[in-house]
Amino acid sequence: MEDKDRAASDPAAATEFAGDTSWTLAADDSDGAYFFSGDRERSILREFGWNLEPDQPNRIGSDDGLWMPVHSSLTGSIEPAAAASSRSNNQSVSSSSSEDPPEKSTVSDEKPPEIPNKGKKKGQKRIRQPRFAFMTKSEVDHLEDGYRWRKYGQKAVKNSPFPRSYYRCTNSKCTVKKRVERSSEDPTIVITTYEGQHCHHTVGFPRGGIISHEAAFAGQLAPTMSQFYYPIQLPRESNTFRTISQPCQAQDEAGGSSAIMPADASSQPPTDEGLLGDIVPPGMRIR
DNA sequence: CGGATTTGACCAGCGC
DNA sequence: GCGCTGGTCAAATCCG
Repeated sequence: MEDKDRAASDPAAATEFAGDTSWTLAADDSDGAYFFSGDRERSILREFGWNLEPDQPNRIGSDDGLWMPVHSSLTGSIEPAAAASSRSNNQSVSSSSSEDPPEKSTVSDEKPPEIPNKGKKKGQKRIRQPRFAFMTKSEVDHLEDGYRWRKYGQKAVKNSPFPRSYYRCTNSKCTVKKRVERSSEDPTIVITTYEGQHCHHTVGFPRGGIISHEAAFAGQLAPTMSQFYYPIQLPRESNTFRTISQPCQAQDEAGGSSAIMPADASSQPPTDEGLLGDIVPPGMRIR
């Protein structure tokens, strides 16, 4: 914990915390690295629709052998007002110099972030949604996380031989995006950055209730930060995915604005708990 | 044939 | 102001 706090404010410490690999978290430290800890990380993950059972035993590995402990680091980057409010005390987490500009709170008051999808038409400001990143040791780039993603771009990354891939959720009403890239330092490490929160249920795995890897991951990381558990890629079984998603109620009822980031985050200091309501994809439950 | 991926182009933000 | 870089779009292509 101390390490994490230290790491949060000190990139060098972050590197240290990461274990033997030397992370610089270049991918997101422009946003400020955020390290989960205790209740906080649960709350944050909950913001992304990952419901964590507070009393989850700190166990590694389900019976399915999905989990393996590795020494690596979890990094998060999050920079919404929500996170800012929750870390007000110490975490000067070099937050978001560039993003979430203060003006936004005054300007966008009545303009809920339109689907950032169409994002880049002239004059439109990009709206950053809360996001976090984590590292996964994996051979495969695209880890199965229970959701379906459509790749919409790929870019070469500066100082990295590996390209960065951009995905968005295939659910038309879901604005969640994720970036996947490999660490230039350790090609076996995949850095996944999520942005936004799913407003629908995950796609289930077969065998009734096997959770998504990342949800499981979230559940695993909540109790302890001393280790980082990465998901082992299950062999993809064709036709075994079953969609159980539901309409984006929260989103729809909110007048089409995103349920992912509270539109009034600036005007109404959100609590860790209530930030997103209780949008909890059932598939996310740790059994 | 429909959906997913690839890839070049475009745009915005940021630093110098 | 300019160049660099990240992020997104959209047409072309691929694949089941």
